[in-house]
Amino acid sequence: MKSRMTIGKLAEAAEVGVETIRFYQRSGLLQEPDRPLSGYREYTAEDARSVRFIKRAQTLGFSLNDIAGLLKLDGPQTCSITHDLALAKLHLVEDKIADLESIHDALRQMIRQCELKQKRGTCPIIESLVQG
Amino acid sequence: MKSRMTIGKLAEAAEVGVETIRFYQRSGLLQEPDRPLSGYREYTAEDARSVRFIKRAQTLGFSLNDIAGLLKLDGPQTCSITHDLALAKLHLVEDKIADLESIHDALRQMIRQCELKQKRGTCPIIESLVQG
DNA sequence: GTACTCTCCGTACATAGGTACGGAGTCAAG
DNA sequence: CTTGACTCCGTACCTATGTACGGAGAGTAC
Repeated sequence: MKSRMTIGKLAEAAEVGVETIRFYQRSGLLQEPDRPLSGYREYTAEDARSVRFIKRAQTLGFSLNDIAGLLKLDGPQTCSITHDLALAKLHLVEDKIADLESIHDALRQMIRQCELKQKRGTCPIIESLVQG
Repeated sequence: MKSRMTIGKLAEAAEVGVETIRFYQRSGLLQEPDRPLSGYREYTAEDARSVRFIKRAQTLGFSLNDIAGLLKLDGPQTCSITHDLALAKLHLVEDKIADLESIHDALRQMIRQCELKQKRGTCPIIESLVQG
């Protein structure tokens, strides 16, 4: 019961555009599927799983390049490789959160100043950006 | 005591590349400065302040487009405009932090599973990405 | 068999924010 | 005066991740 499908169906199943599938294919993220009659690509449920894998890994901050690496993994070392990669991503995410939090604080402070000082003259936000 | 400088000095003072200054100029972020003798641009300390303004606003998440808007502001409404823009950025930053935190949790959980289950077989990270 | 949809392909375009190139002119030091 | 560093300009290129286009062929519904 291999449900085979055309590129449009796969795209729909994985909630991406047809062009995205073709793009992943060009980029080597997806195997070129069989092309039986007519030259139309014929995908399997496995391909749909691959595309979902890609999209899910993307939401976790993995680039397509990272993902290409993950997809090639196989064998006993897989786990330690993915573990390290995930850990590296974790650190990136933590750094990014810290950055955003300091941005957040700076913005909130600027906004507060702006709200307090409802006086004439220069805007405190502009001021603080100029002098920062 | 207007310390005038060439593009190279300005770039150095603002810690950006020469090409970046030219790029900002092309993009309308920076006024075209005087070009006295020889056609060499002659910048002032004011220009250096502008470039620092741009870089600082960038670190707070403003795009060059936003910044172009900020730089054109002048007059009594300035403060309310910048206030609203900063508030909008604040919300974007908050959303982004929330996203990253859920990514963070997902990654940490995957990593933990990977560390616990030091058994043979498929890697739990790969597994969870496939099925996620 | 006609109409409509889908797929094929290669290529160009999009975003944001720069970076790089190459040949020519200019400036400052010695 | 020569040498080396700096600047000029327009244009092309870069990363990452897709999107869009357009003409031709294939599949499908009625």
